[in-house]
Amino acid sequence: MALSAEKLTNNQQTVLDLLEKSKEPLKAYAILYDTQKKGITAPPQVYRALDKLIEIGKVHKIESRNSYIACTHKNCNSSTNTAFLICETCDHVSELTQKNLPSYFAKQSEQADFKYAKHNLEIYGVCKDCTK
Amino acid sequence: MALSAEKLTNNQQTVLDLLEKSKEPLKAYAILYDTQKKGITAPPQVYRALDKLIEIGKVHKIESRNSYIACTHKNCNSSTNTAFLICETCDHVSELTQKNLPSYFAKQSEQADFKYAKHNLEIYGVCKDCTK
DNA sequence: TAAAAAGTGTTATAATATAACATATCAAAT
DNA sequence: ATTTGATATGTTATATTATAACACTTTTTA
Repeated sequence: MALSAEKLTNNQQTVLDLLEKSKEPLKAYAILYDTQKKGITAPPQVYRALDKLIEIGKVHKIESRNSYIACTHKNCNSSTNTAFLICETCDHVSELTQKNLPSYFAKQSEQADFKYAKHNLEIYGVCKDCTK
Repeated sequence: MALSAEKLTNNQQTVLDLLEKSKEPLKAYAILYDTQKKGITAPPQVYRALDKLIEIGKVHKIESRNSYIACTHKNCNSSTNTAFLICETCDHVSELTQKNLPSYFAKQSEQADFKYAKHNLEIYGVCKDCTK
């Protein structure tokens, strides 16, 4: 079965639903707080669900913020290539959709005798709304 | 006074010395442990030194590993553009020296109506030594 | 040399994440 | 249909990473 079609468990679906309806990345303990009513009562339940969702590419972690965001790409099943635009003014985060980043980075890596496998890119700046 | 020429305090120098002689990135509490003899006895002392060193570009944080590494560039005085090659086999980390990454990312960002300011790139793969 | 800015030492605590374990559920393959 | 192996669950406890707060000291600069 393809990863992207994988059936989610209750906890996984609960966490994914919350992230998908959120306008912004959420922190693990915010997710915990917001899912108490759905039966998620302890940190491991959140982290396990996140681990699985990240593994199948439905969720990404913003490393520099310790926060988690639902993937905006259709049928994304990759957890290996991530690139974000993070607004320093309003904290909005969007995914940078750039098909050729992996090959670009692979080329750069090769020049340093390094075999590229995956990447995480976090770009900071000012988003469209905040430049107005 | 230029940032890169800034005079460091005792604690800052102690932490920088340790990182510079380390072959690998260090975690904050490892730094704390290794600098006890030098009078650093509590976490805030480490984090303050790191904050300053990061600010002046002498040290970078590997976000996805919560670890810190001395900058390998001569007279680096920037904390705004970082790119690392992280070996998944041996955990060795090296900085990717690529002058044109900022302009490349600025261009990519522009296409998403995003005003680029700085970036952090973490590439995972296999280093030269580990491919042998 | 006074004032402002930056750093220090210290205690306490916040925020983020995982270990461990007994039990439960699910998938698949005989 | 039933065993089996893999995966998930609920729970308690704890590990790891990082900051708040405060009184005091040192350094810089006007």
